[in-house]
Amino acid sequence: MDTTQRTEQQRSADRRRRELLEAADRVVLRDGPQASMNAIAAEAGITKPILYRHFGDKGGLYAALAKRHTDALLASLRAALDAPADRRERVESTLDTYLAAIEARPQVYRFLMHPAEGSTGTDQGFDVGKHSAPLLRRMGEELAQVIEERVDLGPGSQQLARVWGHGIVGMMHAAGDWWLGERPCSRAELVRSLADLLWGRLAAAGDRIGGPGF
Amino acid sequence: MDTTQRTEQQRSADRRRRELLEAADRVVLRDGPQASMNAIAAEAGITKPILYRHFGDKGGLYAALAKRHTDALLASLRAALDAPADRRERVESTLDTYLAAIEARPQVYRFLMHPAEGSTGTDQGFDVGKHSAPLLRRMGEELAQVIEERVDLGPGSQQLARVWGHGIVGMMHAAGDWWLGERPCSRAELVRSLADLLWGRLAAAGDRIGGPGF
DNA sequence: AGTGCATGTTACTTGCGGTAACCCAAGTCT
DNA sequence: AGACTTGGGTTACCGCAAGTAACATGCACT
Repeated sequence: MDTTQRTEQQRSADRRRRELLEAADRVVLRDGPQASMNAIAAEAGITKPILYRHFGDKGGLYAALAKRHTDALLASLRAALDAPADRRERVESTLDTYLAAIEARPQVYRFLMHPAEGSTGTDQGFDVGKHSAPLLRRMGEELAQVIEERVDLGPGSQQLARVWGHGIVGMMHAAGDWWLGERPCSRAELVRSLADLLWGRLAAAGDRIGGPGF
Repeated sequence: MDTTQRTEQQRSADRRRRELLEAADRVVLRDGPQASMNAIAAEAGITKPILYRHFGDKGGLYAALAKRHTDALLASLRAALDAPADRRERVESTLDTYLAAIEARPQVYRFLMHPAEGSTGTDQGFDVGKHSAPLLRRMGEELAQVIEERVDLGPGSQQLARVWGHGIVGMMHAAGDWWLGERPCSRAELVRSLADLLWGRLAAAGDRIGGPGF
């Protein structure tokens, strides 16, 4: 009976936790990422300390909240990645899945990716949304312009150049960020690998044994 | 004389501003992005309200601070982009310039890109550094694994796959972020453009009249 | 001298994250 | 029945950082 007792209470706590997360979700989606703990607690019909009992601190709540959406997104991406089709088709399907997800729920997306963008709230610790994005954007636009000026892309070249500009900058940024954290190889190797990617080596590579490759 | 007077004071104010920015720079690079206005003011040898007189609010200071580094980085990128060489070489040189910059001054880089990561400070408005990065990282690692499993990349395949995984995810993310904000085209078009990029269309395209293309 | 005006200061308000201390209903032991 | 733990709950508070008001001072110009 001890165990059933325990699981009973565990269940109750978990249910509560889920309720709190849903309330937090509502508030965050309504008020933006600068939603206060007070507001979230109010929406859940309770008061702050309970939130802290459940999630430790604000980061904990955030992490729990992010995990839900993140897991859902990763699941659909995996599905697209594992579909039975040739590589190009799967690449497109994966891209489309991701884009469809962020298109369908931009609020969630903004919350996950640009948490500090929230409206007029008093922000502590510098923002990212208002500043790092601009750097990336500026680089993307600049690169787009160079591409459009100097590469012959046929019809629709302007839009294509912009997509590529932002895409390439994003690639560079993400790879650089990861590389800076893990230092898995020399800079020259990284440069070469990325250039190879841009040069179509992914398209040209053969499949491994065991089905169509990514 | 009125004008000279004005420029005189203007110069003085600008000098002061620059001094303040340099102090802010030192503090931010030392204490991380959660440096308080008080700390910055103290480092500059003055007090808070002056900072507010010069920069309006914390975001203004940040913006000014970011602009300096951003402009410097963009200048070197433009140089690499305009070097006289063939396209592949310029791509590699641009990538290398960027990576060298973030490698040389990781503190600055982290400040520009992940401002909310600062140590143990009391953070308001959810963090991004601790959470959005993980999503991107998880996607990157996951994709890397799929690539490594299913694509035959020859020697060094594991590292190549990881670079590509993170790079492709970054491309998708940045392009998606930009697209979501501007909606310059349909989702299908975006998917197609990105897949084309991955398929080496950049390498295959011809130069425009007027010199070697990007 | 006296009047702007830029520059600087102290001292305050507001608002948030986080916590300590208390509260109370429900079940348990004796 | 009545004392006793225990889990969910609240009020009231602390610390700290952003941002502001009001006051002080040095210096040009008339």
